[in-house]
Amino acid sequence: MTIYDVAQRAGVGIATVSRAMRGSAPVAEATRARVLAAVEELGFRPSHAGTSLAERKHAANGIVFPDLSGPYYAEVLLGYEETASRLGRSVLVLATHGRPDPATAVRDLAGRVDGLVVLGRTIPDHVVEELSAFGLPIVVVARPEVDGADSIRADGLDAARALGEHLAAHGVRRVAFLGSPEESPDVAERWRGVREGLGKHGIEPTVTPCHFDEASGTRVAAGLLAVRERPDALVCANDEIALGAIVAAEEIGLRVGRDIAITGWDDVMAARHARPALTTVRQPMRTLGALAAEVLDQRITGNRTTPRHESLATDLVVRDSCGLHP
Amino acid sequence: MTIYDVAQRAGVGIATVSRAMRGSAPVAEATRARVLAAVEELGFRPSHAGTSLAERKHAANGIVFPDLSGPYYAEVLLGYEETASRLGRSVLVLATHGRPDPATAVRDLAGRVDGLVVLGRTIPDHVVEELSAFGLPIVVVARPEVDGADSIRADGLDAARALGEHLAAHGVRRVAFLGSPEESPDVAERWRGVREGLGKHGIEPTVTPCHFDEASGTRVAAGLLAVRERPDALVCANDEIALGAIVAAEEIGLRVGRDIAITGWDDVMAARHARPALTTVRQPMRTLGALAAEVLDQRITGNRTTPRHESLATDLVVRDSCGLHP
DNA sequence: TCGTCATATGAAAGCGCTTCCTATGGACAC
DNA sequence: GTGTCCATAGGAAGCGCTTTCATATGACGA
Repeated sequence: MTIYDVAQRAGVGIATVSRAMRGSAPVAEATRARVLAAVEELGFRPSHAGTSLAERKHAANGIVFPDLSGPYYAEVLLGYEETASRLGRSVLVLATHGRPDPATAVRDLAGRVDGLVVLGRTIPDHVVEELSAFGLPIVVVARPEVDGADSIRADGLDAARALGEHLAAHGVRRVAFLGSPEESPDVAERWRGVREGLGKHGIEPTVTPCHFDEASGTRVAAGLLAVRERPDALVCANDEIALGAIVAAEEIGLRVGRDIAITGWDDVMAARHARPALTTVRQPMRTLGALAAEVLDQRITGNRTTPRHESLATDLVVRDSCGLHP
Repeated sequence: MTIYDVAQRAGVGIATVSRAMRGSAPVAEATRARVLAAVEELGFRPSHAGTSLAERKHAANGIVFPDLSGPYYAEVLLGYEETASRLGRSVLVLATHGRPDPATAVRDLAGRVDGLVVLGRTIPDHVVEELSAFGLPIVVVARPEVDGADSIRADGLDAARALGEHLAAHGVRRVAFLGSPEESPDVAERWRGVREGLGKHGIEPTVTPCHFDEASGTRVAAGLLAVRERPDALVCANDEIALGAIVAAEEIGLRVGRDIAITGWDDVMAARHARPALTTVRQPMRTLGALAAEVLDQRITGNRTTPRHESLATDLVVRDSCGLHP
């Protein structure tokens, strides 16, 4: 079932079939009708490989995640897919987590797309630069700007400062930050903002490295709370850590929101259903994905050649876990 | 940067380059070394379109979701992507939700993959059959078997019966089921199992249609609870409805787990963090995705021609929202 | 020493499409 | 009636690769 079959059936040449189907050049009305009828009868669908070879483009773009578990990435993907497909592009996903050689996997993916969205914590910058230098349009999301690539991020600094100040207003004194600033620029930003916010009120928080999952949150929090002069506030780098920390706190009989304040980051679904509901920072995840798709498309279609760097605002969402509110 | 450049650089023909790179035919050791060196120096990566045109396959498969929001699908995708890429296949995702013409989108996707996983509530059976009849390997997930396609599902009947009996043991009398059995075979199965389980104890539940989201859960539950002889148990078709229902119940001062039992389905992350924690049914979502990838691969590689239909067990997870336990 | 055969390699066809270039025929002006 | 031009459509090249088929080279046995 190829374009030749259609041409034969309609009694025309393949060039005419192509023109009739894509409207790339004028075709007599009668001929077009004949061709389209043949297409319909035969149920012809152009081979994608053929088209993409001839056009030298893929009509697809890729998105590279660290992993797909957790609500954060799913939302980004959702926004991305929605917009990308509205723009007529298929979406290839790649999760680097647990992969022996992420860089190769991404290079491989690069060979089948017209552009790539790369999220933080997936592949090193030099791979992004290499691909970008090769002429592949790239948008990085939630990671620092890279030469030659566009970037989209959620700015957490303001919200982090606000969070620090809010906690100070609650009267906390010993604040522990759970997360690894040196491993992620995003976390570094949150840590910095929180420290600044608290600093205004003379509070100097400590930082304890922690992985981005619930179990780590529980473990690290348990360690912090076991000491004599335990913290009265745990600021966690994401919601999953915070939810884990709540478990640890309740384990030793602390009432979260009274005896101890615990905050997260991301506003995942579980955050508002937890009791006490989790004070956190809402990121516009869907928008992040949608914007990435849009920015990438501009670059692919050549509508824009100057780099674009977007920063989206985040919102502090105050709930009960940071202290009871009237 | 094509195979011709490499051939020229290595002083060989393009056929030799191809053979050296893919090992499809013997190449003298010295020649191979020369070719690989040229590949390395030039940073050559074979064009995917060219390869896939020549080989007449894509080394990619697709997965079709209703939408990607919510934790359920993200987990399925995770398992799928992991396994598919281990099997050397790229993954194309498509979300049909909110799309004017899902069938066309899926047909389109079908043209760029070697096989397709189709989840429930995306496209009608006849489209699946049509694609399958065209020779495209298809695996349906969480939807009834379709002629010519393999299928993977989670069997909810046993767990639903167990849930019904468990609720009866709690002494509930008026049970309302929130969900639309006629719209989804999965929901129909849950409804049937719950009714059977309760029926053994002489309880006849009612059913109220409800969409699969939190807001609908709140709205429908609010309606049900507003009447005089209100239900003392709400069995929800998924966790999001249940979490919404909890909100509605608390809104009017009911203590969930005491005054009223509420249960969900899926065991999403928020389920265990809700207070009271949600009694629900755990589905092996990741395994579902992984198994789908495997079954699809068998069919694509031709390792199996007989249809395969798998049903995975689900587990009742009893927590506090269905009644306080000792 | 010569013929035979295995082995390594290149030329070329073909995968299905797009598009440039060229040819044809009819409409129109003169 | 003839020449010109435009609209339409076909032929063919080319996209980058795999693989078949044919050929060259050298090893080996007779």
